[in-house]
Amino acid sequence: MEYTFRQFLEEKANVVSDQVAEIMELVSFQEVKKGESLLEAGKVCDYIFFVEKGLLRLFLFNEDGVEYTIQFAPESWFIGDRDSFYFNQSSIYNIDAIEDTRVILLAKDFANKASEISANFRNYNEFILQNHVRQLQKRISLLISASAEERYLDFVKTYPDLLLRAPQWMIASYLGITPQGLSRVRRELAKKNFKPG
Amino acid sequence: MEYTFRQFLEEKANVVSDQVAEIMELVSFQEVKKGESLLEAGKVCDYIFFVEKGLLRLFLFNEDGVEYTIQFAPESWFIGDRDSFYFNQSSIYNIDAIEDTRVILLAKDFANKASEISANFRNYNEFILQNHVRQLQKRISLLISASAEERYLDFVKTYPDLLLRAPQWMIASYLGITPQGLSRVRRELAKKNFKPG
DNA sequence: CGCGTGATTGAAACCCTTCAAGTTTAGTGG
DNA sequence: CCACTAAACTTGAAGGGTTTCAATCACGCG
Repeated sequence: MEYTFRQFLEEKANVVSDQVAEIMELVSFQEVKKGESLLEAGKVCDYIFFVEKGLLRLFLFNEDGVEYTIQFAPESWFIGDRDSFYFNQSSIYNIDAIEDTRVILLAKDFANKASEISANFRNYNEFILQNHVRQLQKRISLLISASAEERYLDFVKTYPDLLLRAPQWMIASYLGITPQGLSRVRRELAKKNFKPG
Repeated sequence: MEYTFRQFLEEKANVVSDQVAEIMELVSFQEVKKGESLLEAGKVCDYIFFVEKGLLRLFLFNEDGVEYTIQFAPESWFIGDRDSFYFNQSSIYNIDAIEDTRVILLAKDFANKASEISANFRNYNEFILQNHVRQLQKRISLLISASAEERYLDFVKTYPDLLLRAPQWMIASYLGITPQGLSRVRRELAKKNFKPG
């Protein structure tokens, strides 16, 4: 339930010890309480966030004030509005903390600097991007091809931990259905003897 | 209506002349006729394809044999199943030619080799990935928040050229609606005096 | 010309939403 | 620790957007 950025560099990205220290010099960290915000629509996203502990959520409001969840980010995940970050535009998204959360802040020049320090970091960073694309494509496939129930079942299988940590109405907004819709989907599944987790 | 990989390297990626020549040595090209296939589900995606001329389409079949279009790739676009390509797994996708198409083939080690040859290429390649993520996120936002009509209007605005080059049923499968559904959306828009293009 | 594919249209069915109410849960202050 | 309140979840009924099924029309191509 906790995964430090240092661990990430060592274990996942395979950065050697000296370089880990060097890269750690580039970053800062921040704590946010549950319900607090790391990014608000209209502002520029100055950082990509790495979640060491806690849970974040990227979402937007439509013109009617309805929220749509684009991404959840539990421990060891990156989150941020790349659109705003990369092009210095004001963001259309919000990032909120669903739990008390500790994040590492990665500024604009971080990826380049860290990539120069460690080739392994560079490779792993690119791998993460590739992986992100995979995940987004899969989600699109589901959204254009699967029913609400199928999408929920996939969510349960893919993110079983989030099921317990995120309120149901947020999960509904991630799946592209209403909270009532999700409630009904769950009732139907319960009838069919489906047990989550 | 044509954009060579060489132009891409020179004009977009800003690779200097000598290095362009070096990078061009790494690639091969292929022609596919309309209706022919560059990737079939079950096989491994050995290349990322750059479209010099023509139009490709990445799609999959569900268990009922219905097609779902994940991506179109006209001139100067990259297309491929990164999932299969990167992890050497058999692909769930197909890639077909909607028009007679000439593509550049980029093999597994291409990105690394080209990145070593040219730092500008490396940067631009990463930029493309970032951009791809942006585009996918926007599509997800639309799929979970917008009606069929809104999604179609966005498609018209974003890809006006594809409207004329891809058959309507493919566009429908990209938007996550049925061909009949799209036909009705267009009729309603026509009533409201909407003119595409 | 005739065949096949794509586009359109109508009617019925269905999935999911919306609106409105009720129930449960979680958080807060006394 | 209980009482109170707000938020989250559930449920029912009605409605809307889209699909499904089936038939028809339009068109390009052998």
